Amino acid sequence: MTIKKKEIEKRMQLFETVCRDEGIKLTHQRIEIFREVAQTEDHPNAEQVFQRIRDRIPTVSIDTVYRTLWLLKDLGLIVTLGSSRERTRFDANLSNHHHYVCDHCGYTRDFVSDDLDNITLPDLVGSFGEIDATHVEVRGLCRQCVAKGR
Amino acid sequence: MTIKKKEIEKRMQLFETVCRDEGIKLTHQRIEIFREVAQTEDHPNAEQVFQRIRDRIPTVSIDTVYRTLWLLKDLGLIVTLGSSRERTRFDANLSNHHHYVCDHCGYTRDFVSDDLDNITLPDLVGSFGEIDATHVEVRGLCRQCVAKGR
DNA sequence: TTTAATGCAAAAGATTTGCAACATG
DNA sequence: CATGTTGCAAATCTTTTGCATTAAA
Repeated sequence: MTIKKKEIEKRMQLFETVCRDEGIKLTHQRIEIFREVAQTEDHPNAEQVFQRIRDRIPTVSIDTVYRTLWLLKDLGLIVTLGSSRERTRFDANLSNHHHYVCDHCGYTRDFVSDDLDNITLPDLVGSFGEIDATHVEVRGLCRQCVAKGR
Repeated sequence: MTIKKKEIEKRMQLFETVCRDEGIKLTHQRIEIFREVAQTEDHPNAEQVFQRIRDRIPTVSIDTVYRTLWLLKDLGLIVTLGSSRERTRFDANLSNHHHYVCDHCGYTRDFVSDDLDNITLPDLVGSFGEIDATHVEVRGLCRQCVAKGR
């Protein structure tokens, strides 16, 4: 399952709009970094984003990738998921969705669920602070790791 | 809300039983590292565990803390939660529970919910691999951060 | 007494920062 | 043209590793 061209364009649109509204310059680097996260489903970490955009921008540096990814997160254009021993991964899918994460290799996949989207949280949670997002993380060993007998 | 003495003892019991069963030596360091995670609700990271046990074991080293925490995780005695830009946090609460995490400062609190415990996951998820745990992570700005105007 | 675990020191890995050069609006 | 952004190099912070010493069973 891949992301449809239409969806990628929509994400790029949103990115440009938000940047303009916030007075953030649309640099070559930022565009390619966002595009890289927006066009894949595999939730890359900073290093992976860096490697993947190098053929498009050979002189890009890893610190720009970090700066940009956190900027995009602050702007609400991407979300992060941290899977224990793994490095932080980035995701441009902003619609209601949840994650399956392999405990061993970090393999990560999205899934959607109406049931989950409609759950009511206990009142106690509201007393902790504001609630921006609720998402379910399912952990286990992915098929590949099971096959390898991990 | 603090953890009851009874509950801490129960966790220490389990820890000792599992170690004995697995032929893992019950060293002074391991006992104090596990106790530290077992007796608090605030999900400390490795550095925090290290600092907190230093008054009990002044010569303990940070690498032993790391080695021990991952060992405890492999043994299934603690679980980890990774909150984006924050370092990995550890939790000795093994019963069904979920987390509220502050997006800004990493403040983390547990909550329970029968509704959440009883949700059915889409079949698709089973096709990704084995399912060991399902937990909900609620993100937002905690009250303290809201008050500070972050 | 045997074997596993620790502490130390050093290495490795990941992320951030200061600053001069550069590109965008 | 003014200002924000980048790339570089270096610093910093976090985590892991090899190995001789020590402690648990």
